[in-house]
Amino acid sequence: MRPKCAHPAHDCPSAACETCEVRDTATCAVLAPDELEQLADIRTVVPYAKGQTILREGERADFLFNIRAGAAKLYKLLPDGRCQITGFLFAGDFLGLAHQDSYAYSAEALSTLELCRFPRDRFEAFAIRLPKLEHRLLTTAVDELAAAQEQMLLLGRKSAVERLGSFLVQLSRRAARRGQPDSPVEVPMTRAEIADYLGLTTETVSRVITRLKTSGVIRVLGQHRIAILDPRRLLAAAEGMAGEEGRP
Amino acid sequence: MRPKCAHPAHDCPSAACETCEVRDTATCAVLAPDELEQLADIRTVVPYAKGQTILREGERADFLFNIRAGAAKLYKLLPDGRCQITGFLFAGDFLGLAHQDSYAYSAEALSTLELCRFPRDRFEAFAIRLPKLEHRLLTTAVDELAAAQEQMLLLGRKSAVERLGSFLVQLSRRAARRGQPDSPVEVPMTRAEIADYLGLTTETVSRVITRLKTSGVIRVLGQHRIAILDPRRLLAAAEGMAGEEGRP
DNA sequence: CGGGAAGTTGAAGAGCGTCAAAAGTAGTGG
DNA sequence: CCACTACTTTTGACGCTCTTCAACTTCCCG
Repeated sequence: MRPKCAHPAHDCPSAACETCEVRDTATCAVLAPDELEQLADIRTVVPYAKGQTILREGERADFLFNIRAGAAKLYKLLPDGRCQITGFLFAGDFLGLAHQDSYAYSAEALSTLELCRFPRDRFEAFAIRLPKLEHRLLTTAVDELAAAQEQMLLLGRKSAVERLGSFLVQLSRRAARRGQPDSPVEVPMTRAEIADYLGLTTETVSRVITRLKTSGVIRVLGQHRIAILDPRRLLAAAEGMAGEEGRP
Repeated sequence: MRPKCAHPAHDCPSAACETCEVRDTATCAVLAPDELEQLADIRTVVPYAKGQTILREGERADFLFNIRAGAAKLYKLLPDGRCQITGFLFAGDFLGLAHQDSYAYSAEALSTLELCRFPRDRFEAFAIRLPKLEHRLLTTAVDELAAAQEQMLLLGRKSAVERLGSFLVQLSRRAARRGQPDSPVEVPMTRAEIADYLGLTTETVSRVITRLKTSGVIRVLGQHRIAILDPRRLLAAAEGMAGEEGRP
């Protein structure tokens, strides 16, 4: 008799909330130990392979998710295939807030992923009894809203160099907030995904990276790692102040 | 002895919540009459003139607002003056959700405006005792998030014609939801503001409107009213399916 | 080690921005 | 009520940034 599921995630010690890596940063951080235990009862830990689709835009929103480990992308498509990535999610991020019972976007695993999955009806029933959980979700939604508005500024008004600059600064800051180094920054997405996030093409992304590299602002360490050599100039480039830095 | 404030808004009958035009559509809709009365106690009705600034990005977020009547724009600026409008608000819309104690955007009156203003600390104290209010705010925030993602798709991946098409469809739908006609649609913003919303220039907006007019999709009735003659083709233009409609 | 995906680089072109000027609109005060 | 002014909108000519298309190189995984 062998176990039903070969993956270590299902109800094995590593899946326990108490030892979860994102216990103190994810939404669950607001819950007391006993509440956490109740939440764990309605949860399933689900593994996803790189490239696998987690949810699809327009689909009935039956589940909510929390990322335990790995990275994911959220995106929307036009009928002819044009793609806009609306966000990247990392460990601790919440996923699946629905607009009128349907998901507003599709989501896909960028790397091997481990998710906590909650049936929406049961999660919502749980949340209604815990105002602090809803409050936390509100805070999260507002933060995402602020990020979305920043991204609108980027997509509507920034040049290609400014977009790449902003993107690298953002990656660096988020890594730091997750306790990782802020300089050789991990870039788990492909050039095409960066392009779809920044409203550019793969070619332009590649050209701009080359330019930043040549001008000594960054160093490219393999396809998925970038070292930020001159954070000051990178930040200046991000906000459209190229050549205006220096004078105090 | 004359009244302290000449404007009819302050504590006069027209400012009463029971008779408020947005009583059933705004956030307050979830409140029972007695709760509404409590909320009214911490509220001030404030008039704004067209063009007046309501709040500024980065400022301490001391107030929350609800639009009783009129329209407003939310926007972000780059250091060199480039502007991205992140949203337009109309009667019933909520305004002022803060990211880390500061406003994430600036807001300005598009037309003569009447707002309900709440001190944030008192409003939040009130909200904590009323989970259904927080739940409603969460719903609102999620809806705005979905709208923001749609706008990212527009800014990152749509052509000028598609942007204008989407914009007009959106205006039309929102007007209908507020109980106004969906065809001669009111456009309270200037061409420059439309441009700053769609990531274009005034000139491009003007040219595209001319093109839609010439092709018989819309008719321009003065600067601030547009009739939608062919909703089907407008919708097709909005989603990048120009010339693909027809075959069933 | 080989094949396919991902990334880079080049040349040409389209779409939108910029600059400039004219036409239309609205608000103001005589 | 009308003329004056200032702003908004429209239209045209031109240029630049980014896209498109294509070829080539590098990286990765079986």
